[in-house]
Amino acid sequence: MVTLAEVAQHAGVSASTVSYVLSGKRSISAGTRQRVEQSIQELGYHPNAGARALASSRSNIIALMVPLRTDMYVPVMMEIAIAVATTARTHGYDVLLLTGEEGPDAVRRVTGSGLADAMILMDVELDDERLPLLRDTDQPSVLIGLPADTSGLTCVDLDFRATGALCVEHLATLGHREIAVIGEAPAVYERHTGFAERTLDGLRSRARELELRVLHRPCEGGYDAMAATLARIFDERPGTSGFVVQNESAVEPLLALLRQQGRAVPEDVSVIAVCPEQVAMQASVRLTSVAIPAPEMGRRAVEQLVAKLDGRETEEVVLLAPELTVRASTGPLSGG
Amino acid sequence: MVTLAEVAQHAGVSASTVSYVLSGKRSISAGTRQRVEQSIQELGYHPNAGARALASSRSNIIALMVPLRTDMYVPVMMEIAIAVATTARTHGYDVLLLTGEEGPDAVRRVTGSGLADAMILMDVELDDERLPLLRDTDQPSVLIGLPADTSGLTCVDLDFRATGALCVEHLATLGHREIAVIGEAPAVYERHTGFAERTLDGLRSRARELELRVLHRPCEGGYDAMAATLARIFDERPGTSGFVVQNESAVEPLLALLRQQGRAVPEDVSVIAVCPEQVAMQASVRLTSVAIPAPEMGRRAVEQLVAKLDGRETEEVVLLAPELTVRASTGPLSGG
DNA sequence: ATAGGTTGTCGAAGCGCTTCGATACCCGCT
DNA sequence: AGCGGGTATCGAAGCGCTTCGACAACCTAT
Repeated sequence: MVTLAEVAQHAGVSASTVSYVLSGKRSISAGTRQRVEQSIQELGYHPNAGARALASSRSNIIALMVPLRTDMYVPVMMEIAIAVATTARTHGYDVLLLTGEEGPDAVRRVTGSGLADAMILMDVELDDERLPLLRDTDQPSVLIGLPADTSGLTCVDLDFRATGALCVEHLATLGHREIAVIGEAPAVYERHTGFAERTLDGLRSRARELELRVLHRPCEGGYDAMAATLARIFDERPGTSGFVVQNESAVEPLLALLRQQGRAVPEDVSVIAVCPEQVAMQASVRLTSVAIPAPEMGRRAVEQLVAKLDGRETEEVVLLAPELTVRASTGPLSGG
Repeated sequence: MVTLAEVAQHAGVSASTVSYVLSGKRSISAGTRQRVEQSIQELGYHPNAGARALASSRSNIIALMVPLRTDMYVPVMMEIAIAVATTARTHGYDVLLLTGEEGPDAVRRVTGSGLADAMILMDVELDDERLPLLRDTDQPSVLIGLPADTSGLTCVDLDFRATGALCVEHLATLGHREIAVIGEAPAVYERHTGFAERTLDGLRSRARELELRVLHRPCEGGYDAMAATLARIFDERPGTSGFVVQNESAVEPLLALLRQQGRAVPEDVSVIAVCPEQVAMQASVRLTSVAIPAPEMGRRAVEQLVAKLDGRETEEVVLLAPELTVRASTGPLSGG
């Protein structure tokens, strides 16, 4: 293993000079810099992470806490995680992967041990038990998702309220008056994950303004659950002609069932999904959708975090504007 | 920030004693141990990770390198990653998340800097450019997936060859004589990812023994690609009655298309998928499938790695036995 | 010429921990 | 009484790096 001292000796300078070449924190003459860089190359030197962390109290690591559960849309999580890792690298940080399993203890452990300089939390509940800890420590953190009280926190999320509103508006424009919302699994609502409720809020309040009727049904993923849910919906509101789906694993079952029941999409009923682009485009009907911009969310979270680590001021809440893409699953209400 | 020295002072012992209490590397009297532990509690002490790493040359971190691409089945990746993180924690390790983006450089960086004690690589290609580096260094590593040459490496994977054979056997038992294989996207084969080829191998050789005909078609995910592929298959082999699908994003399109063409599953055609349990159970037809045991793979990988780190001997290749679960998508060939 | 300011480099201290003798003590033997 | 052999604890060195203050060398501006 090559050390700083060996590089210094090889280049004929002192250790501190090498350190300053590496960090750029003091000016170094062109000649010296070059010799040092040359030595680093030749010896294949890599600074020792532990020593660096100890001396500088900076680990250059960002902790990312992902949920352990898989009842929510997994690819979104993965995309966010990958975007976080990628973006972090461009800022010189590595990413430590924590699962939600340890809960608040993980926050204590990481904060206390200096394992990471900062952390990003995913799948934040409205009244998350980790939040008090985050407010207490001076270790920077960013949430992906919105808790009930964002004071003293930095959050990044899609503007789900606007997302809900956008869906309603689109359906309203097409002439639909009765809308059904296929939501996430009941567990997601019970857990008080904010995004599902916020979407619903936005949906409902815009619907009220536009005088549409909204029926909301949480739904487990899969074919059977969807079949039962759909039956109940048409039973209760036979006039339903628009669907908003916020549950990836209900999309394909819904389409199959509608087809099976002889309801054509988009001639008879329109369907809008809130899902990643890929899902919308790979479905058996190209779906009109509001995209969940997972990579963007991961990227922004890291950027906020790096800004904080650099001592820059940041906004408290970053809400990404939803974008609706019209594809083949929505159309004007025929007949009336 | 609380340090070891402060704990020592509080407990009235020397720093080294506290260290030994923590590590258990020397015997400590019950009384002293108790006092120290008490002090640790009261002060809320957490050992500093950097200092520990520096002094012991052990970071207690395992690096996990996930592929950057998303052309393969993402939930499997995520499940593996989560299983790795969870299992690692039970052994006292944390997980550093690396993306494939940096390629071999990431291996050098991590190895050189002592950031991690060991690494796990996912999505290994048959002739992966990272392998020479791994063989060179004495840092332990485990691959999830099999390269062409496994000498000097430790690998964990599903026995895809046996998986292929198992699928053929099941279909043969049911009387099917012409089988079509819907494979991964062409890019996956071009990249020489081993698992796809191994499945095919197992499939073909068992088919030869049992005198079945096999037609293999790689397939991009999605509806359109599947439609084109399916048309070609029936064009070429009208008698095809059994399908093996190894491409999660082709499953639902395939089922939809068969339905649409008036081919009943499993009465007219049988379908077996190689996919995670959840996908098999949530599909519009409950799928007979060979499970991809993602969590098990992650767990085993970590266990192998920890064994190596502890200086224990390990097998070179761990192949998990495939398990076929019969559900509603396969049945005896009717008519003949 | 000299005071004052830059610029480039060095030496040393110290980050918080682990670990290796060394030491002190107690026990049971002879 | 004296000795070998545990057991429990301590002190000090050192892991590889960053960073601060010091200092020499040089450049202006008086």
